[in-house]
Amino acid sequence: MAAKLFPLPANKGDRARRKLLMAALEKFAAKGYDSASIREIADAAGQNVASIAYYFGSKKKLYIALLEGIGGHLREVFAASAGEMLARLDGGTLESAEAVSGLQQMMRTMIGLQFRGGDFDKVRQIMIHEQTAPSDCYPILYEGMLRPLHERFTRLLAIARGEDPEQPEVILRAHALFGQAISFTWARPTIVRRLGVRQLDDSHLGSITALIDEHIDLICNSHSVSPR
Amino acid sequence: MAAKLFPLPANKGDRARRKLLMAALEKFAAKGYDSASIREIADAAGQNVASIAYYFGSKKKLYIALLEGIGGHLREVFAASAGEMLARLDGGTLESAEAVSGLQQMMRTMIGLQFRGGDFDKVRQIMIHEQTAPSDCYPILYEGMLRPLHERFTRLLAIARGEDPEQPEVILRAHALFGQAISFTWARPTIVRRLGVRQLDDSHLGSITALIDEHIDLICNSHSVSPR
DNA sequence: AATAAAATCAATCGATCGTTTGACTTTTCG
DNA sequence: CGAAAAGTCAAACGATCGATTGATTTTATT
Repeated sequence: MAAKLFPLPANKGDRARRKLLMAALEKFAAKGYDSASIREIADAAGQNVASIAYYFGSKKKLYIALLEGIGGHLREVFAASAGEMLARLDGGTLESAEAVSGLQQMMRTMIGLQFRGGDFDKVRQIMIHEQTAPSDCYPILYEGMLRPLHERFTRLLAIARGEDPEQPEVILRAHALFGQAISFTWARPTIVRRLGVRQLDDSHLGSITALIDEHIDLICNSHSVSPR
Repeated sequence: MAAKLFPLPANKGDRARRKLLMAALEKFAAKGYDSASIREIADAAGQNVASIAYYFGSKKKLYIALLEGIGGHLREVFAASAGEMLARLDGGTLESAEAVSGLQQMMRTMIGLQFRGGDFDKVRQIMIHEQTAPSDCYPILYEGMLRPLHERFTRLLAIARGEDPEQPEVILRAHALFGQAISFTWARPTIVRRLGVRQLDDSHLGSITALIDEHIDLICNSHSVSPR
């Protein structure tokens, strides 16, 4: 289930390819595409500078290969976490109450991703870089990852509130709800300082999950009822 | 009220300083600190490369001067938009119902900032860059701008829900609510594509404001009441 | 073992980076 | 007016960038 970001290959050349991809993930995440040099990437991979041109053709093509690997990997994670629910959603056999818990499930998966360590730290950084300063490679992430997720979330929200998933208002609301979860990643320096901690831990994860669940519940189950 | 980001100076030297700051705002926003070169900044300002060292000492110090100017300017904007409410909040004479509309007011100000064109586009980009890939200059923005705003918002939320503004759960909830508004800036490429539009317009602003108002209302007025 | 293919490497290319220098022009002020 | 101060500018510095070359070593195949 928990597949590696890039599987361990047998041949020697593919092993060097993988080492370069992992080093590129680390360096691009830490400093962004422009500021990460192919020399430090090659050094971190234990390879020569020329190996990048040899295996990928150019720095840009190495980056593209990395983005495609990330997209495929994250799709797998979501399929493993909420696969059968999303399948029923795509099949059209999902009722309102199920949609609400589906929204909460997707939110929990997203929040959980933000608390995974290791390579996920770097994957998040890369995605943030591409969101906030999109390169011409952004469509790779959008089409391969962001759009499928966003559309599904919007459809769940539409079912939960009895609305039309094509309406701009519904899409905007879905985006705002998403923003709640993502804010703990993209503005992590700020929330960490505000809490006065060194880093977020499992107790924070629990609090965030609980409050997001509560928000989803209120927004889906109490709307169009005059607030008392 | 609507003060310029950097006031127009009289002397010749200060005018060159301002031209450099405005050009730096544009270039740092567009490409980030590392990728923006002092040559293109000087060119855009109609100045020589050496003028940056002459007026600011170095590229880094130019950036610091820019961040300080941004922080001061945004504080003015918020003071002009919600000054008396925030003053009453700081004075401690704010009741629950007022706190709810205060939250909505702050949210509307933040959302509105995201729809202002001109230099605000660039200010947002700079702040996003510093949030997602903090440089050693990040504390300038945090202490001078983010923390005062975040603390006030948290205190409003605590009053509105009858909670303790020091509790981590309250700080985390305030952050999540903030995230709803900011998501339209930091993930703008995604929401624009999802809507299938070229850019967000006033009708989107209206929809976003309405739905955020609704969320604030639900979260502050319907909580701890068993959902129907 | 011999040959071809794949992989690795040091060295180098032209371009651009931030910074510095020193001469030059403009402004300021007694 | 004339000297000092402030501002401007082209040129050059060493460093680093992405990319390329051509030789060398390692692996795979017959």
